[in-house]
Amino acid sequence: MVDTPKSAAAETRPKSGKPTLRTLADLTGFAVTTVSRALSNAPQISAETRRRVHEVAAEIGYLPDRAAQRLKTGRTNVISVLLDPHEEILGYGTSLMLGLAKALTDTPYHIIVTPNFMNDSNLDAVRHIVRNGMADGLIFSRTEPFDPRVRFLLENDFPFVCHGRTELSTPHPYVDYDNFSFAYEAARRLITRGRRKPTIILPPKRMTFSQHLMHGFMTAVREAGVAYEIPDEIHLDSPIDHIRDFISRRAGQPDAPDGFVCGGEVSALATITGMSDHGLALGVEYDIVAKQTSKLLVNIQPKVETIYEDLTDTGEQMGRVLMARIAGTNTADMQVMLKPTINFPAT
Amino acid sequence: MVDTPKSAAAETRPKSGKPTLRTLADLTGFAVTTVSRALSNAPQISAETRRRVHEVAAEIGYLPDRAAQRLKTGRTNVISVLLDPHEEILGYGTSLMLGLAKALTDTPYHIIVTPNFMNDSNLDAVRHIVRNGMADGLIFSRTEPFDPRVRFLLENDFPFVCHGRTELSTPHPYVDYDNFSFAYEAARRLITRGRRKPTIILPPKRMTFSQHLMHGFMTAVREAGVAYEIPDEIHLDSPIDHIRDFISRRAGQPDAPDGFVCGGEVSALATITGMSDHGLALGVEYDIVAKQTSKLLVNIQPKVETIYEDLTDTGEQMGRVLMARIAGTNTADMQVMLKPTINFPAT
DNA sequence: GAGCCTATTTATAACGTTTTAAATGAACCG
DNA sequence: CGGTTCATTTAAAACGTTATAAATAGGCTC
Repeated sequence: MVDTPKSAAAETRPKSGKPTLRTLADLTGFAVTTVSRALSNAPQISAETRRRVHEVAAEIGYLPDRAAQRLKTGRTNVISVLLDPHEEILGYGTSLMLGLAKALTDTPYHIIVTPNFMNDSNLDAVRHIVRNGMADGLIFSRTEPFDPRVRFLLENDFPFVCHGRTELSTPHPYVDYDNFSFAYEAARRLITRGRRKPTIILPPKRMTFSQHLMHGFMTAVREAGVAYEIPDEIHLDSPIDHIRDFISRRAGQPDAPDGFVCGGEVSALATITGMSDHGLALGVEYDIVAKQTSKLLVNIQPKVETIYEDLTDTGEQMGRVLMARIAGTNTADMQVMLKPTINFPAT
Repeated sequence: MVDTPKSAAAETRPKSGKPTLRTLADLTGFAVTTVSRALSNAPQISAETRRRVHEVAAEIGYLPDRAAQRLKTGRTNVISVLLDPHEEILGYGTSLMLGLAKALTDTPYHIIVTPNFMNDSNLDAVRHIVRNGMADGLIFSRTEPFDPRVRFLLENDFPFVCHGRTELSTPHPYVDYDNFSFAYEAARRLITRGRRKPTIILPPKRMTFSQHLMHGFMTAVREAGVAYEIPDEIHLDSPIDHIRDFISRRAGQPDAPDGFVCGGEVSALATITGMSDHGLALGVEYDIVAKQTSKLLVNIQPKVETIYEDLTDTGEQMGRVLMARIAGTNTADMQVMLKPTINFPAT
C-alpha cells in the first residue's frame, strides 16, 4: 500500500468559506462520520484517530456549524434571558448577564435577550419560547410566590432558573438572595444605633422577596419592641420623585421615622433628598441601611450603611445551576441562597 | 375530478411537534416548494394560492425553523451586541438593548449578547463573529477615532453600527450624540450663572467623544474668556471614590473650579460629595451641569442642571440604521446625530 | 481455514428550509 | 391539431451536522 490517508480521498470542491466536517474528512482521510464522532469523543473511535482529528481541527480552526447542529439535534444551544424594563436602572440586567456569560464561557451556549415591553408578566414571551423551541433554557427575575411563568415551565418540563423563590410546592431551580437576613440585619443596625422608629421601602407586594424583606424587618422590630411603619404609597419601582416627595411629606408630619431600610440605592438617595428638605441630616437625625448592588452608593454617601448583593455572582450562579438542570442533574444543589455581606460605614 | 386538494396528498407521518412546511403542504395540498414560495410572497405564485397558504399558516401558528433557514441561506438573523463591563453602571447596556429590541420587533432578528471580559478592545470578539459567521450585524460602543474594530469591519464589508463616530476617511454607519453641543451648552450655562472657572470631567481620552466634549467645552470657555481647568487624573470610568477624593482634594487648594461639566450622573454625585467635604454647597458656591441618561439625577438633586441623552432612543436608531445597512441601503441616512435636550433645573 | 467475536470505520438517511431546474397544462396561433 | 408561449406548480438537490445501521478487518476459537 503506497496510499497515504491523505491521497485516499481529497477530491472535493475547494469551495470558499469556513471549514466543515467534510474539510476535516478530506484532510485526515477519514469519513465524515468518523470525524464527527472523533470530535465528540465517542468511545468507539480509536485514541489515535481522536488525537489526529482534534489536532487537525485545531490547526485549521474548525468550528461546528451551529445551525446544522441545531437542525439535526433539536438543541438550540441558546439561553434566553427575559429582560424587564424595570431592570433598566443601575445595571441590574447588565450585571446579571455578565455573570451569566462568565458561567457560559467554554460551553456552546449563547445568551439571547428577550425583552418585555408590556407592563404585565412576560408569560407570553415564555410561552412563545417554549412552544417554538427558541431556547434550551430560560433565565428571569422578579419572581412571584405563585409565578405563572414558573408554573408553566414546570408543567412543560422546560429548564429554567429564576432569581427569587416561589411558594409553589414543586421544588424548582432558583438563585436567591437572603432578603430576610438582609432586612433583619438592617433593622437591627438601625435599632442598635438608637433609632426608635424604623421603616422600610419595599418592592411591589406581588414579588416574593417583598415578603421576605417584610418578614425580616418585622422580626427585628418585634424582638426589640420598637415602633415601626411600613408605607403603602411607595415601593422600589416607584418613580424616584414619588419616593422623594413621599419621604419629604412624611418627614414634615408628627412621629416621622428615624431609620430607613432601603431595598435599593436609588431609594436611599431619594430618601436622603426628601429628608434634607426638612433640614434633617443623615447620621444625625436619622440613619439609612441600604442594599448595595453597584458601586454607586459606597464612597458617595459614606454615611449610608450598606449590605451588599453581588449581582454578577448571582448571574454566574444562575448560569451554573441552569447548566446542571439542562444536563439533567437531580434537584439537589439547584436551589442556591446567597448570603448578604455587611459593609461597615466609613464614619 | 372528485379529488379535493386535501385528499390529494396527506399521507405522511403525523410525527409530534411543531408544524413545518411539510405540514402546510399536506394541509393545503400544495407542494413544499409552493408553500415556501407562497410564504415568501414570490411573484410567480398565484394570488389565490398565496392567500390560502398564509391563511392556513396563521391558523396553525406556523413559524419557520430558524436553524433550517440559517443553514440553507447562510443568514443567521442574529444581531450581536458587544457588551463592555464598563457599561454595567446605570443601565447603559440595558437601555440600549431595549431600544434596539424595539427596532427589531417585526423583523426576524434576535439580539445576542457577546460580553467582553478582558479590559482591552473587543477586537477579538469581532474577529470571531465575522470569521465564523455568528451574526449578520454588529452593535458596539466606546468608539475610538481610529477604532480597529471599525477598520476591520469595513475591510470585511460586515454590517455594523457603532455608538460614536471615528475619524476614518471611509464613511460608515454610526449613531452619535452631539457631545460638542452638550459640552458647549453646559459650559455656557455655568458661565451665564456667573461661574468664573469651569472644569469638565471627561471620558478616557482614547474615546472619540472625549475629543468632542473637550472641543465644545473649550469653545465656550474661550468665547467667554474665562479661566478653566481640565483634570488629567480622573475620567468618567474612574472608580467613584477616586473622583470624589480628587474633587475634595482640589477643592481644598487655591483657585478651585466653581463650575463642573459632568459627562455622567455618577460623576456629578461624586462631585457633590467631594465638594461638600469642604462645606461647599451646590447652587451656592458652585454649579454643575451634567449629562443625564437615566432618571437618577433628576428630582434627586434638583439643583443639578441636566442635559438629556436618550439611550433607548439611541438603541432604537442603531437598530433602524443597522437594518438599513443589512438591506444594502446606500450610505445616505446611515449617519445619525442625536440632539441634546435641555432640562431646566427646578427652583 | 471456516466461523465468530470485537474494534473500528463507513455509507446513508434524515433534520426543515431554499434554490435550481424541470414539469404541467392552459391558452394562443397559424 | 401540432407547436409555442406563458403562468403556475413541482421534484430534487443542497446547506452541515448527527443517528442508524451496516461494513470491514483483525484476532480468536475450534
